[in-house]
Amino acid sequence: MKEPSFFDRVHEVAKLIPYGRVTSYGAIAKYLGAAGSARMVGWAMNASGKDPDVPAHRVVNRKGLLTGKHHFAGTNLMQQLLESEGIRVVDNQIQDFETLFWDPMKALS
DNA sequence: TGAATGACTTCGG
DNA sequence: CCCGAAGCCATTC
Repeated sequence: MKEPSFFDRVHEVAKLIPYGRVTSYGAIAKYLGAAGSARMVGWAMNASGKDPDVPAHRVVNRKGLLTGKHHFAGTNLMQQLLESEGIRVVDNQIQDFETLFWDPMKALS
């Protein structure tokens, strides 16, 4: 135990994502001051699997593509969760991603 | 300690 | 915008 910091930070930001909105790994990483560590955000998300409070399904890559859906329990679980929030997802890609995009930098600034 | 990994991002073509 | 390759940095073995 003891894994500090990064994961907790990402978890907090993920929890701050509003309903029906999504964001990218890079945006979170940048907000944490770890810009460039976008992969670590994904890694943190993997650890967030222990924290159901962390809506990892709201976190996608910069293209709005559900890259991490394979890491979810079900094959289409991630998409279902997004659609459940009113987000349109087609072929693992979020529609109107620009509109639904939630930038923690601007939102939390 | 060093090498490998990864739910990404950016650059060049 | 699509494709391929390199870079990034923290975690794990």
